[in-house]
Amino acid sequence: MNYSTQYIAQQLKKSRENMGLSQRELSARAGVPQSHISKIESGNVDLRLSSLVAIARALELELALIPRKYVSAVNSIVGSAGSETSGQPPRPAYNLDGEE
Amino acid sequence: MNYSTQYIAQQLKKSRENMGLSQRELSARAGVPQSHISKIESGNVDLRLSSLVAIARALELELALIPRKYVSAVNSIVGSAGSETSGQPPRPAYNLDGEE
DNA sequence: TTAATTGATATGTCATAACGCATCAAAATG
DNA sequence: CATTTTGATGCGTTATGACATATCAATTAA
Repeated sequence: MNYSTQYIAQQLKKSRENMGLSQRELSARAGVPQSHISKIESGNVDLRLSSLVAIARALELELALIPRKYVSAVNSIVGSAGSETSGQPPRPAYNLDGEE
Repeated sequence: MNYSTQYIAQQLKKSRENMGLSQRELSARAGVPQSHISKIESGNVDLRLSSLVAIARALELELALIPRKYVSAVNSIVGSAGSETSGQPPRPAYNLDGEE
């Protein structure tokens, strides 16, 4: 599994955790078995686009193809946040980020 | 095939065309058979992440997961451009867009 | 301590992506 | 016109994603 794909997997995991969801909860929302989510997050599965999109949507994420030259600009917008859109419990919140 | 995936397929096709590449040329760059690229662009294949990334890279595109709330901001940056990064021939250029 | 939750793994089945290779009609090029 | 290029299809094979289901160790309540 190459870099980009590994990275995507990491992002999914981080987003899920930031939303305070368990793999089983995400499983229910995305319609993808928990066992599969586990494999995906651990990065040893070359998942299909449909699965990626299903999981992303459940995490309030959109998949996008960004022209290389705009990547840094996009990053500066999205910033380090990993979508804390709607936590279930209020959740700590002190993102004194060392992460991401 | 759902909306998002269809849309991704369209983006890949547009980007390829904007770069003035034939499916066979892209095939060579991305290491994906032309026959498969054709299927992908026509949107009737649920391609794997590795394939998507390989093709995207060959088109100078990066795959990204954008938090919903930043999507419009990102769109306003990326704009309607489909990566005209480096055309082989100068190529028309008059994007008096009705497209995209 | 006991009971629930969580993430990771295993097995077996099925669907299908991905491959190589070949072909073909239409469009572009000479 | 003849030739080349292009995108789309088809076929047989192989690899593997995705599924259901179950289990298990470790963590986190109760």
